[in-house]
Amino acid sequence: MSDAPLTDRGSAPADRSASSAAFSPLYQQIKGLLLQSLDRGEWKPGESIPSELELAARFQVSQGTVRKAIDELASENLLLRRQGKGTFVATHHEAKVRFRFLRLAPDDGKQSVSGSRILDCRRVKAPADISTLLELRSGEAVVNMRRLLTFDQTATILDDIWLPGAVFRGLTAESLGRYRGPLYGLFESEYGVSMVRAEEKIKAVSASDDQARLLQVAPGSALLQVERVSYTYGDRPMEVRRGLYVTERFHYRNSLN
Amino acid sequence: MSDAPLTDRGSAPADRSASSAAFSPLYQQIKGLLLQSLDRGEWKPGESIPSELELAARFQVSQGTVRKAIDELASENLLLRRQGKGTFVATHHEAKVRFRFLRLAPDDGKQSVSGSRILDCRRVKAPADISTLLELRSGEAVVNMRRLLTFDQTATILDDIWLPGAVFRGLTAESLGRYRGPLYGLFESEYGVSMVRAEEKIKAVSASDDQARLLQVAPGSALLQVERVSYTYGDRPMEVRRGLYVTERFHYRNSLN
DNA sequence: CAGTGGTCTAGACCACGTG
DNA sequence: ACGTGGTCTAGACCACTGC
Repeated sequence: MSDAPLTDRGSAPADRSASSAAFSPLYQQIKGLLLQSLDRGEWKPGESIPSELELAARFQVSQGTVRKAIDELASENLLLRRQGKGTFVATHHEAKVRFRFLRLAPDDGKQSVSGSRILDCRRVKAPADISTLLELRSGEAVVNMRRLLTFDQTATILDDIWLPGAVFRGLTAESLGRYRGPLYGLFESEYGVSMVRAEEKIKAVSASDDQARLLQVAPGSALLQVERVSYTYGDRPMEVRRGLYVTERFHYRNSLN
Repeated sequence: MSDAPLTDRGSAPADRSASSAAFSPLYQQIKGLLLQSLDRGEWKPGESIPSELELAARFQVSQGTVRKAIDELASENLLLRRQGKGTFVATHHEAKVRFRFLRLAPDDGKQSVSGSRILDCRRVKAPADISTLLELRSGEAVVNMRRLLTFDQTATILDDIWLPGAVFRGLTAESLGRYRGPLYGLFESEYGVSMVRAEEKIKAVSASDDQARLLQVAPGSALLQVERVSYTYGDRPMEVRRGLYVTERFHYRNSLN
């Protein structure tokens, strides 16, 4: 604990009582630095981050302060603590985590086999509503893909997905067709985009003729419409997804606390 | 701080290394004791609980341990910390909290005036599905009420609510009619039931003729169907609520973390 | 000013996972 | 046996609230 250069700290331990005017606790500053490292890709999804003692040394604070910063990141599901092993960066490549964002569950509780069929994937100029949601300049390029998800051979979800074109270069129907696994896992590994949080708006709508045909239900059937905006580190929107769910034998589950 | 009887602690500070076999950290035990006090009504909704130092003395542990127990209860929204003032028992009598359980929001973001009309309220023998969800013996008495919620004079939510009859004695259409405010606030003040958590299952359905008439939409319109089971302390189910939402100008909002 | 919760530290010890 | 995160303590000091 000598006078090592505080490469990761803006201020020395002394001037901590800035009083009034935007007071920010130390552990929040540490949390910010950890977030920067995550965003920068210093530690990749699935990897472990340095131990609490190492981080404490690096940031010149006590272990307890680092711990509190990590606690918050863990409670936001950005990090995962495993006693005896270390702290790991959350990843969408895990069976357990696949249902963190997919809230549709079978009414009878039985697990089912899922399948995905890409309907199309094109690069287009962003429509006004999409560019607003993705915080892009109007007319900027986006990737638009549509896919059909099935459970036990039954068409259940029709997704219409929009991604910023500048980030998702080289994403084509073909590359998607080759890939097996959760889409957010692909985004992580191939494009360095970690989805960290999402907001959903849900409505009930009637199926159009096209939608009814694809989902193999009667035209005019009631469908669940889910509009999702997903965010990566720093609350940067990275995906707009409009899903239509057939809720005949499935339901959207939610917990209120 | 002498050798007061440890009325609230099963074990002395010494035997804390029971090792293996159901090891439970001290702060979890403290959390359990706090939950018991809340359940027992020792501190009522809206009131403050004893200070951390008082509780530490009572339970014969350090302030830090009490703090960690309270931290968890606060993160579950059972308690509310207010710096400089104290820690308070959460209550549904607060404008802020009214939207903790109501997830329906207007598409245009504008606040609207809400109204409630009780359609009927009867005591009946519980149907099989309800008694299962409420963990009652089959045929036990329940209160069944239906109501219509409006926003800006527009019918929007049709609720069908089931409550255990043994707990909600004296709940009638008349007493409900007199009451102004959130239903969960009434449950708190009049029946000592604090709703703490809820699980929802959401589907899209088509409006029946009766439902369509009450909600003033076309028969067959798509509606959001929300089935909620609400729990009080100790995960005891205390309400089943089946709601039908008109999502023409409103949406169900949800955050995924 | 006193009392409350909030932050930060330093150190001891425990539980877990891996050699 | 060692290193990791998890618990618990004791004490100092800070920020907010209300008298």
